[in-house]
Amino acid sequence: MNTQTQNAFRALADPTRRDIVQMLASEDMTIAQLTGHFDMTRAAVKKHLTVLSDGGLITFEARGRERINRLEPKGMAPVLDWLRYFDRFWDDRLANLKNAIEGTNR
Amino acid sequence: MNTQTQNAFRALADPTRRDIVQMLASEDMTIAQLTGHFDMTRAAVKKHLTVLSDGGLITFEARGRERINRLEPKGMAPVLDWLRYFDRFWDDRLANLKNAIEGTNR
DNA sequence: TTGACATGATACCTTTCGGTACCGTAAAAA
DNA sequence: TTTTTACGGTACCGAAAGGTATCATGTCAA
Repeated sequence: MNTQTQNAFRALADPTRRDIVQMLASEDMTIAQLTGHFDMTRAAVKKHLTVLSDGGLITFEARGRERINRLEPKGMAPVLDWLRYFDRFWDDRLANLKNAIEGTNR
Repeated sequence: MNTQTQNAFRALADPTRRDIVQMLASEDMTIAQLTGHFDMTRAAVKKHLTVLSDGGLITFEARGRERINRLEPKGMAPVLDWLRYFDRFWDDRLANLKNAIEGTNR
């Protein structure tokens, strides 16, 4: 079976982790910075980051005593691939998506 | 917060449930039919179907003593909408998806 | 050098999850 | 009618998930 697909879907299953992904879409952030946006301990946030890393959705780089967390777009590929399997079922939605893509590419 | 989005992502987090979704993409099936494809009890499969139903990914219809389970494409909308938020990050992947869509639409 | 700061790592707790076993009910078939 | 058959529902179990608390470590700054 495909471990990457499973890890990616699992990573996206938690609302906190989806929020983290959205935050990292705006800018790279340290663990402490991310923790500032949630009502939980740094240890909890770091666990979520580990799950996101296992899912291939983020990477990180140690810089001094800080750890810069960064979004990894490639990690979303297994998810998009799996969804693509159902093209014929949600054509209308995919049409919207297609329009959005064409809009941003111009 | 958005419960539909959470329930949909949660429903997709389990490999058995993703398999069920793929099977229902081929044809509508009863609980017993689905169970035949897995190495687990009917009760376990039914639990998965309940989670999928909560996520809005399937619907079902009682027909006599059988229950016909059917894929519900609309349920995927929250997932696709969430993913669309990140357009600018996975442009290359979206480009592939766009090509696939155009291919199937022609 | 000393102290504050950002993180890593581990143990522990509680809840949820995936699964089985078992019982009951309604419909189809003999 | 009697007997299968396809369900629904609940109780229960072990494992994993989400979270806290705590301690250790490396780094930056005074």
